[in-house]
Order: sequence, then structure tokens, then C-alpha cells
Amino acid sequence: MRARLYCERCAVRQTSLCSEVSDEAARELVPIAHHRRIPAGQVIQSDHQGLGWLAIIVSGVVKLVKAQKDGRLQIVGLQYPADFVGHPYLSKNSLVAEATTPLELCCFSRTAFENIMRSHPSLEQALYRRALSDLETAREWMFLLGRKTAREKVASLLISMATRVAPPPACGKAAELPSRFELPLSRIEIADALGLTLETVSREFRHLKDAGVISTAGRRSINILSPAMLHTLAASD
Amino acid sequence: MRARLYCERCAVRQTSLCSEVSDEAARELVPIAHHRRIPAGQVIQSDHQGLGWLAIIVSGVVKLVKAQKDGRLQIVGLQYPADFVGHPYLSKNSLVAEATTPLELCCFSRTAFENIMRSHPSLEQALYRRALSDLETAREWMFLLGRKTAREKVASLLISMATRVAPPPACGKAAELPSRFELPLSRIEIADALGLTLETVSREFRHLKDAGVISTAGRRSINILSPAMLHTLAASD
DNA sequence: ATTGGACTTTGACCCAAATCAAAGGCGCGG
DNA sequence: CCGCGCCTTTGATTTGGGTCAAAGTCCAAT
Repeated sequence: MRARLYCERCAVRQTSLCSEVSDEAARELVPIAHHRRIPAGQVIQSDHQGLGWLAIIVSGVVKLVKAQKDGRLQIVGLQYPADFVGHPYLSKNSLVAEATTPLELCCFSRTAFENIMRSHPSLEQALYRRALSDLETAREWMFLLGRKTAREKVASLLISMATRVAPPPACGKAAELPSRFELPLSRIEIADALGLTLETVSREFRHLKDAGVISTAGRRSINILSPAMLHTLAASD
Repeated sequence: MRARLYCERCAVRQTSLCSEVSDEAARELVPIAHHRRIPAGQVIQSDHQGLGWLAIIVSGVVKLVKAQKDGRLQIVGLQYPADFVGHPYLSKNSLVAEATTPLELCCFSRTAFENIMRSHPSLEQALYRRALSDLETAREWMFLLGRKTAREKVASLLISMATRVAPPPACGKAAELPSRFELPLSRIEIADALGLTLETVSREFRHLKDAGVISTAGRRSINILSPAMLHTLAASD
């Protein structure tokens, strides 16, 4: 199984980098991989001067936060298992990446990784494709922020989180919503992702529960009672 | 002058692709370049099945629009002279690119361009960097959509358009706001870029004029009377 | 120069979501 | 098992920006 090529403990799912690069590139990556665990809430890269590392998420969720000095902040990206964290050729980005749940990472030192990238176009291309996919995600999110109502925003985020947190669908099958999943974000974080306040998020959760679309157990468990209704409320075309 | 390498009529400014790739790559690109003019308002790529072309903007502005069937729409990107339009390895994107002003493009057929890209890593890397830069722009924009007030949104967009529409600053100098520039967007387009309505945009223009920050001449000419005040109102940190 | 139509401005009113305020409940450490 | 914080819910009120409506302008084609 090729996923093992990276690193013994990296049971990263099929979609990860391993299946996108040439065998030689993968073989060179193995020895420079190392694991790391990060507790929830910890910042994972301030990344001064291009130092630090790049990583593939093995388990857990990372939020990318853009903040202003006046205290306002907006979550501008969520990275799930198999996603890449950090960018080579770092554009001194003004982002903070933070674990929203306990995290398992498969890390590569930045310089070693960039060296392999230079000699293996397939690796560079794989990252390029990921950047394009991130861009597409960001633009979809821009539509949500600019044009959707609070209700649609919450429904959309629930769908997107449920899809990404669930195990990947069998090859060739469309992704389906799980009937139950764990929220990787608190109410405040959901609000910061959607450009809302936590009170509004809470009220929309209440509405979804009253409408029989979802039910909750504890603070983080969500049951999706009516996937069809949820999709309708999300109004994603 | 290296800019000429691309194509005789491509007086694309210094920042463009030409200065970012190897000489050999640039030499291969020249023969496949061709020019095209596009009137304002015209859609420039629906790009079915990866056909069509990729282009560098020589003059004019392109808006990237994401629309839903219910009529809501959001501008999710603006491309200015020297920017790239379209993505290789096209991720069948759900975007429509449209000229907001008359446009001059330097076009490359998609397949020819991708072939050159495969044999010239410097070209691929240049596009990768552009994608990362687009991503950074998109995330900045997400903050604006999610967390800024109408006034801050309008001020921010004015600054960004004024900066990009102006001639590039002398090497080593910081970009400075021109005292006068032409808006590349109508009021409706500004509203669609900022997640507002055209009425709100109009009212914020009025406020900026009353406050002596800008003045207008005709529908599209803007005079920046107080760049400092404009920056303050934009609240970009 | 005239004129028609689209773009823009302005005004009046309304509503979705923010803000302010106060309980309530989950879960962790003792 | 208990109690204390913090996260979350709920309620009351406010408000920024949206909606609806009407007048005013720019400008391109006649």
C-alpha cells in the first residue's frame, strides 16, 4: 500500500500526497518525515524566516486565522486529515495556524522538503494542484461570507465539516453525509469561520434542532436527522 | 528588454511572467502567443473540457464571478494588467471570468502552454507562486467580507484598485496611491465585490465625499484628496 | 443638440443579525 | 461526587445595511 511509503505511522488516507507523486519522490520523502502530536488550541506555525516545517495532517483539524490588532478575526481556512499545512516558498503569510482539536502531523523540515521538490517536478505539481484546490475552496467560502444568510452559512458549514470529518467514500462513490459526527470547532470558532457572532450561531443551531434537521449530544456531537433538508437550507445552488 | 521575449506587442510590465521564468522557457512561449481584444462586459472563458486558452492581461481588468441560480452573485477575484487568467490543469472551476473594461490579452493555447510547462519547471514554479499569491489575496478578501463594515469595505477596495490600476512603483519604492484614477468597476460591480448592495456603496461614496476624502468626476473618475484618511477608514490593521 | 435608457443618487422604512445582559449546563479537577 | 469555570443558550433591545420607491445624471446614438 503506497500510503506507507511516507512513514510507518502515516496511515494518511488515499487522497494524500503519496498517491500523487512519483515513486522516487515518495521514496526520498520517507527518511525526512517525522511525527508530531499537538494539543488542541496550540498554534502550529509562526514560521519566521522560512524556518520551521511543512506537514500533512494525519488526524485532527487545523484552522487558519487572520486577525487584526483591534481584536476582530476571521477563520479563512480549515485543513482536515490528508491536507497540507504550510506552503513551500513561503510568502511570509499573515496567517496563524492553530489546532482546533488534538493533532497528529507528519512533518518535513522545510529546507529538506524544498530540495526534494526542486528535483522532483511531480511533487511540485502535486502541491500546485493543492494550491489551486485551496483557492477554489477559498472562493466558494467568499460567496458564503458575502451572500449567504446566517442560516445558510451554518447549514453549509455543517455539511462541509460532516463531509470532511467522515471517512472518505469508497472509490467512485459520491461523498455522503454521515448520520453522526463530532464538531471540530466550538461555537465561537464556527462564528469566526462564518463571519457571525456566537449568539447567532447558537440561535441557528436551535432553529435546526426545532426543525428536526439535526440533534445534538453534548457540546460537540451532531446527529444529522435530515440530510436532504440540510442541503436545502444550505442553498448551495 | 526581456518583456519583449513573449510577443512583440506585449508591453506587459516588469512584474509579469517573463521576468520569472528561464530564458529557454520564455523563448518557447513567444511563438505560441497571440493577441486578442475583448470589449467590456464580455465573458472571456467558459472553458468546457479544458479547451480554450490561458492569458496574461496586457491592459484592462477582469472580474471572476461566482453565481447561483437564484440570482445572487459574488465577485471573488479581480485580475489586473500582468496577472494571469485561467488555470492550467483546470479544475473545472465554477467561475465566470468577465471583462469589466475593454481588455487586451496575450493568449496561449492551453495544450501548447501545458506542454511547455511540463518541460520547464521554472514556468510551473512561476505559476505555482502566482496561485499562492492569489490564495493570499483571497484570504485577505475573506476577512474583508466577514468582518469589515460597509465603510471599511469601500475604503479598502478603493485603495486596492487605486494601487493596482496605477503604474507600478519604481524599483524598491513602496506603492503609493495615485491622486487620481479611473474606477474599473461600476457601482453594482463594487457592491458585488464587497458583499453589499449598490445603494449602500453609493451612500458610502457620498460619505467619503462629504468627509473630503475623495471627490468624483463623472461616473468613473476618482480623486483621492486624503490618502491618509482613506487608509484609516479602511482599517486594514 | 436632442433624447432614451441605463447607471446612480437619495429618501423612507424595515429586518436580520449584532449587541447587551443574564441564566443555564457540561466537564474537568479536586 | 461536588463545585467551579467556561462554554453555551436564551432573552431584550439596538442598529447597520437591505429593500422599496422615486428622482436625477451621464453619455452614446440619433
